[in-house]
Amino acid sequence: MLKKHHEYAKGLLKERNLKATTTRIQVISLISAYKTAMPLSKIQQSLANTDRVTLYRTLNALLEKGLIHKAFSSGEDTYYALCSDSCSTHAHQHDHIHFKCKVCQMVTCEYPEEKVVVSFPGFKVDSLNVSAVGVCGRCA
Amino acid sequence: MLKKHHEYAKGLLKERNLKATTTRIQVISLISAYKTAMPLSKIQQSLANTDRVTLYRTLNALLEKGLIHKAFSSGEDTYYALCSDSCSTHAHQHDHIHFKCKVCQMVTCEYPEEKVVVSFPGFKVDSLNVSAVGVCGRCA
DNA sequence: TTTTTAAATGCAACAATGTTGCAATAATAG
DNA sequence: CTATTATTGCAACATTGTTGCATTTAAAAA
Ligand SMILES: [Mn+2]
Ligand SMILES: [Mn+2]
Ligand SMILES: [Zn+2]
Ligand SMILES: [Zn+2]
Repeated sequence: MLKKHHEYAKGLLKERNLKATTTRIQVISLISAYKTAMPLSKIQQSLANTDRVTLYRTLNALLEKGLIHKAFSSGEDTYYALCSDSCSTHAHQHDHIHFKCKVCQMVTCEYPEEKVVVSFPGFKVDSLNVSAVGVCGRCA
Repeated sequence: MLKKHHEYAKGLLKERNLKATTTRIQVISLISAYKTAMPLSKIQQSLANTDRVTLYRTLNALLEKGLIHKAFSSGEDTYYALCSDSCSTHAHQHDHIHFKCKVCQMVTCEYPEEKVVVSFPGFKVDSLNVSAVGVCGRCA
């Protein structure tokens, strides 16, 4: 059951030429098993015996290599989600948006039917960041 | 020239039942004169002889009363902009988006022609936050 | 204008979050 | 299995923001 995520994590790390260390495997497995974006506070709880610094360095490594991304960041917590294959070592490529349910606090990556497009005359838009807050299906 | 912003600031403060203290007037005047959203670092520079704590408390007061809003927040800096009249003591009501030019670092509030709408089945969207990064007209 | 009083300020101390240098340790290539 | 190199843990530091409290200031009352 956890083995599945564990093996998956190892594969991802090898693909991106990152050493498959215990902490990295644990972080990826955790987020993978969590299904929705996982708040840092929960990751920390689960890895309570891992040094704070190591966790930060691990998250930074995974962010840089395009394995995870910041899905939401409020004053309270920062949520991390696994990247899809479209993200590479050199660039994140996200065309989705992030939704936070204000009831259950869950944060998810959502892919709306109509792609969000914004343009203003005279400006060149390189990247767009869209996040929404509301009530999720289960809480409604 | 600065008098104008100064008087404007006093008016805004009175409207929202905030005491017209020196720091508050200065902060509002500064942002008002800055035209685009002003980074905290610059506000701090301009108010170097004001206590750090006072500045934080001032910004919080202005945020709570709907006089200013956070326009952009990167790891580097947080940008503050004046609110329009639609924001009140009790709720911010922003239907605009925030643009940051990655060349000149300027952050502006923009009102695209087509209003951005996002919906996913099963979710109730209360608020939408859209920010864009790119190149502004002057830098293009 | 002067007095009163309630709120804002400055200071010191604290808290939370993240970063850096370096010696000890663990992962992987040979 | 051994050698090599990256990762880890620890201590120390940095940055950002918050809290309690005595002093000062703004604005209302006299
Ligand atoms: Mn996402
Ligand atoms: Mn704005
Ligand atoms: Zn929910
Ligand atoms: Zn520009």
